Amino acid sequence: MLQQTPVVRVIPRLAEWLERWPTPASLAAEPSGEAVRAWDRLGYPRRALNLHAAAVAITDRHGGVVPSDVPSLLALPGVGDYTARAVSVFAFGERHPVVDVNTRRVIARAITGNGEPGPAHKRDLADMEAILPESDRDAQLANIAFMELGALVCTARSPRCDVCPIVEACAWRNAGYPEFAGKRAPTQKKFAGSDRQVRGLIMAELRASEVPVTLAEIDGVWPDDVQRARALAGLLADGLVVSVPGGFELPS
DNA sequence: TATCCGTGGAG
DNA sequence: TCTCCAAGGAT
Repeated sequence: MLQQTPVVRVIPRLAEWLERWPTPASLAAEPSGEAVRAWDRLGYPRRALNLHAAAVAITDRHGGVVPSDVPSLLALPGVGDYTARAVSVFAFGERHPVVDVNTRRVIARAITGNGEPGPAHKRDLADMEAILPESDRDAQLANIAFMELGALVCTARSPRCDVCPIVEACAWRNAGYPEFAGKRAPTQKKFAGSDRQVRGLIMAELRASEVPVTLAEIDGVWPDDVQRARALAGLLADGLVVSVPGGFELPS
């Protein structure tokens, strides 16, 4: 849920989710479409599909117990470098670098002296490893500290250097806050009018219905025939929508 | 590697 | 209004 989604938006949804599905097996026992429906408007609904698939994999391959080692976690659908290490470190206390947008920004500023982290890179893991304390517990605390510092103090927009605990050691600050010169991640495309928006509208229609949604109803969510067809085809290809007699519905 | 994939709050 | 950007991952 936290992948590319602000923490404050995740918290209430997570609470509902865990009340309904307290274990991987309980989620795995339901149709994947129920996960997509409960995902509601969190965004990137493929994550709901992945989470359900991960619950199935954990139930099948790991006896319903979430694995603690990074390779096993990485093998789960929708789990990448960040999520695998976050679970291993924060839930199980293993020692790994946890690299997310926050830790990358803190390292970029405090250590490298750049105002922005630039696009994510495989090398980020080694950069984080290089400054990680030796013991499991201290490494865990360091990971937490870097993430919290980036999320609450060393923010992207307007960093609160006046309350930063490491401001005197910050390379970016000590260099006089130079303008970022490196290459940055490509800017997101406009959402309004995008395929993403159309996909979202179609998904909202399906989530709201307990019976198959007709093609005529889907036609009503967006005026551009070509774009609407492309969005629907994409959703079908992604497995977020399935075709049934009489229309379309969430997967089972 | 670049692009695609939602949604909504903040400035 | 409009832009930015958020505990990323898959292809």
